[in-house]
Amino acid sequence: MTNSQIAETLEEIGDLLEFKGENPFRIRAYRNAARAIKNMADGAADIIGSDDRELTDVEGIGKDLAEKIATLIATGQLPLLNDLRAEVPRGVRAIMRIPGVGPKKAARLYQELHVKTLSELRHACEREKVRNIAGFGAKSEQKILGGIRIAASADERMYWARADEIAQRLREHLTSVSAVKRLEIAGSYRRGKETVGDLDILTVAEAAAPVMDALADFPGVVETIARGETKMSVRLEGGLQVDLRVVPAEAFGAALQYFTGSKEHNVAFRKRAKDRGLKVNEYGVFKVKGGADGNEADDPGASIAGAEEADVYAALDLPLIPPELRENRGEFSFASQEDIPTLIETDDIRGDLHLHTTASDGRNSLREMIEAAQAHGLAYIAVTDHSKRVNVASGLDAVRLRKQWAEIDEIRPTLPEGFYVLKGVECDILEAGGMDLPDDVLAEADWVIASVHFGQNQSKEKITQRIIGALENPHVAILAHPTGRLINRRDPYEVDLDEVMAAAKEHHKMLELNANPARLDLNEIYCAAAKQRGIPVVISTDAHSVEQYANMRFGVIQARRAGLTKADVANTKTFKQFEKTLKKTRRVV
DNA sequence: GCCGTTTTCGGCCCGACTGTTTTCAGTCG
Repeated sequence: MTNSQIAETLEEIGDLLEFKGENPFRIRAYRNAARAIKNMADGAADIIGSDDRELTDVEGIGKDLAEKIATLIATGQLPLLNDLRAEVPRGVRAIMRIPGVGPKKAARLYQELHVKTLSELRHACEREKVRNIAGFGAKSEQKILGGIRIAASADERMYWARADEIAQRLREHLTSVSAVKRLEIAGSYRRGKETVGDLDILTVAEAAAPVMDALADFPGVVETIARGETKMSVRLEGGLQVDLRVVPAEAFGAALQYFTGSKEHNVAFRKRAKDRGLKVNEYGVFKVKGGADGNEADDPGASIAGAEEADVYAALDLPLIPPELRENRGEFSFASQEDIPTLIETDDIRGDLHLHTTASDGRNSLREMIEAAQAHGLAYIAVTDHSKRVNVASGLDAVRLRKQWAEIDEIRPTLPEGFYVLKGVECDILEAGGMDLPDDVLAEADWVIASVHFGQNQSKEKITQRIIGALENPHVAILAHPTGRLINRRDPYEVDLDEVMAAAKEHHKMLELNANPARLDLNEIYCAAAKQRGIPVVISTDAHSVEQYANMRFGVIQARRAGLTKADVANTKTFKQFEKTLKKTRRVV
């Protein structure tokens, strides 16, 4: 059983307990544990099986939950969950995902109308039965009808790259309003999460009304969900919610901190404030009268920081923590030791080592890709078309590959000083194991990427062994998109990344962070694990056209979330330095 | 249900907005 399956089980328990109106802190404990499991690089099952580690070492997992998780792994089920499922109707989790409907209202709908699925609820609304229940009215009935569609697709979060396009347009649209003095887009977008659920815009403005009017006029707005004095929410075509908040200038930094999140980071942040006899909210940092016990009333108007985010952190004796690290995954202990890593930036990247041409499934020719790389300011690239197994992409056999390499040999003398093109290939790892091209061909390449494209449904053991076999090949330099996941579309294949990383370390191989917005594979958890093991990460665009060189920044953001610095990423090196790292991959152990 | 060199019991972040209320519960972020 995978960590994400365990996490989903714990989340379901949390939802069902919430529906039942159980102790909110017990509910939170299940959700915290789900999150902790999801954030672990190691499999929970492996920890249970090991001699030197315990699940209770994990923050948020105590004796009880450790036992429940062990039961879950051993038997595939959990008595508590079985009981809850027997008690609580199946569809209520979906009902609780309707905006404006929480556990209390879902429970009342069930008690009063025996509504237990989204479609039953739609029926009840259409027959105007919901408005007669206490706490509901005609308006909530209408909202629920609209929300059912949203609940049905609530799990679909937008790729960060797509959210970024919208965010840029919103920023342009709103900063053109003369009343707007400052504007920042906070939330998971600012943290660079791989997917974004909504956009949180923060502004300082002379007056709120013109900004809100402008937001209402933004092309694509289909609904104003709420509009108050300081806060407004709209929904765009396609369902993305945009929240706008107008805050006083003296509170902008505090609001930016607050609305950037994550929720988990903020909980820890506020607790830290409390420990220091301070209180933090979206208006600033305040001294609490009577000290840390907080028994006496707050002292209003005694804000000691708020206008700038850096000051808000400084008030809690912290350096400004980069948004990408704000997940309560250790950034506070980093920061307390004044050991915040200087995160990698897109400008640090010097080479792109995974790209395709018209020889396989790319849209631009070899020459076009080479020219565009120079225009992008890169110092080196590797041309890595598919190998023959990927017949749908017209993958290259030895003859065609050698022909392409001969072409590169011809182009090389024409290249400007200091620009290099590596003769590479993205060679498939075959279903039965082994590489798609013979060793004598791979030996002629400067750069061999190993990839799994087929046999993704094989067992964990089989896939892991295929990959390790590839990493043992002296000609292979790197493993591409190591888990094969496509965000929102395809789960990662079953692979023991712990073993894969051990093999990569042993054979001095590199691991790819694929910058395609749908892949972002390795994810930030495993990227951090690779860093910890000292395995060089290469961020690659996997460009299939000249435009896709621009995807590099999506990979860089993911790397930042993993805490990677320039030194952790091999393609930030100069070409000469990079060649040394490359040479090590060919050392036979 | 978790957590703890102040605690093994008693905490666990906090404010805005909505809808249906007659002063506030529920939801959300």
